[in-house]
Amino acid sequence: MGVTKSNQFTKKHNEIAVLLKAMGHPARVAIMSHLLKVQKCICGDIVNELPLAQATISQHLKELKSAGLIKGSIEGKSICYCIDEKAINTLKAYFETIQFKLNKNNCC
Amino acid sequence: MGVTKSNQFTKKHNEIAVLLKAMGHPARVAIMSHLLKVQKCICGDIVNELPLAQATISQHLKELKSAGLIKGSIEGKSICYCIDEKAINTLKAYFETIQFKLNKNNCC
DNA sequence: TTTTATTATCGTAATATTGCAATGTGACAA
DNA sequence: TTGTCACATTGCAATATTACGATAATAAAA
Repeated sequence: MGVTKSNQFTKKHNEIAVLLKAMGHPARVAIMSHLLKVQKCICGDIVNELPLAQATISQHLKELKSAGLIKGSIEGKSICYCIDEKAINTLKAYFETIQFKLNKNNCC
Repeated sequence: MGVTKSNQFTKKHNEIAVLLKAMGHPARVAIMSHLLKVQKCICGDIVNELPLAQATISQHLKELKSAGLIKGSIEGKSICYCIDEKAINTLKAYFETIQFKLNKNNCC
C-alpha cells in the first residue's frame, strides 16, 4: 500500500487535490508568499529568503511548477518565476463555491 | 531527514499549509464534497460513497478533523460530521488575497 | 578557455502517508 | 446480558515526502 488510489476519484477532485497538496507545505506557502511580495516575476533569490538548502528549494519549486502553480522562464543564467494566475483562480473559485453552498445549509 | 522544518516558518504559513495539506488528497476532497452535497450535518454514510475501506475513511476523517476542516458530534451510536466554516473562510480569504495582489502585478 | 553564478539532478537517510484486515469500544436493541 | 451497529485504533506493508551534500549542467564573465 502507500499509494493514493487517484483513479478511483473524479477528475475534478484529483485536480483540486493536486493543487492543494502542492501548497500543503509551509516552505511552498512561503515561496508563493515571496513571489507575491516582490511583485512581478522574480529571478530566484528564494534560497536567500528561506531557511532551506538550495537543493531543497529547487525541489519545492519543481513541485509547484509541476502542479501548475508557478511558471518559470529562463532569463540568461538565472530563471524567472511567477505565480500562475489560472491555478489561483481555480482554487479561489473552489473555496468560494464551498462557502456559498455552506451558507445555504443551516447547520452547526 | 524527512521532517518538515515547520518551526522555521511563520505561524501564518504553517496554519495555511496545515489546512491545505489536509485537503490535498482526492479522498478528502471527495469527503468534503459529499458533506457539502448532502447539506446539513451528515451521520457518516461516507464509507458507502467512497471506494475505500472503513478504516481508511476513518483515518481521513480524523485528519480533516485535526486540521480543523470538519467537526464531528456524537449522535447516539453514529457521528454527525459537518464542514467547519471558519477553515473555509480562512482559505477563501487566503486565495482571494493572492488573486487581488496578483492583479496589481503586471507580469507574465 | 577558465572561472563564476545559477539552477537542476542524483543519491541517500529519516520520516510521513496511504491503505487495509483485524480488533477494540461504546451505545443502543433484543 | 448478549448481540449488533457505527466508528476508532492498532499493526503492518508499500510507497511517498522531506532534506541535504555532492555533483552535474548551462550561460555569461573574465
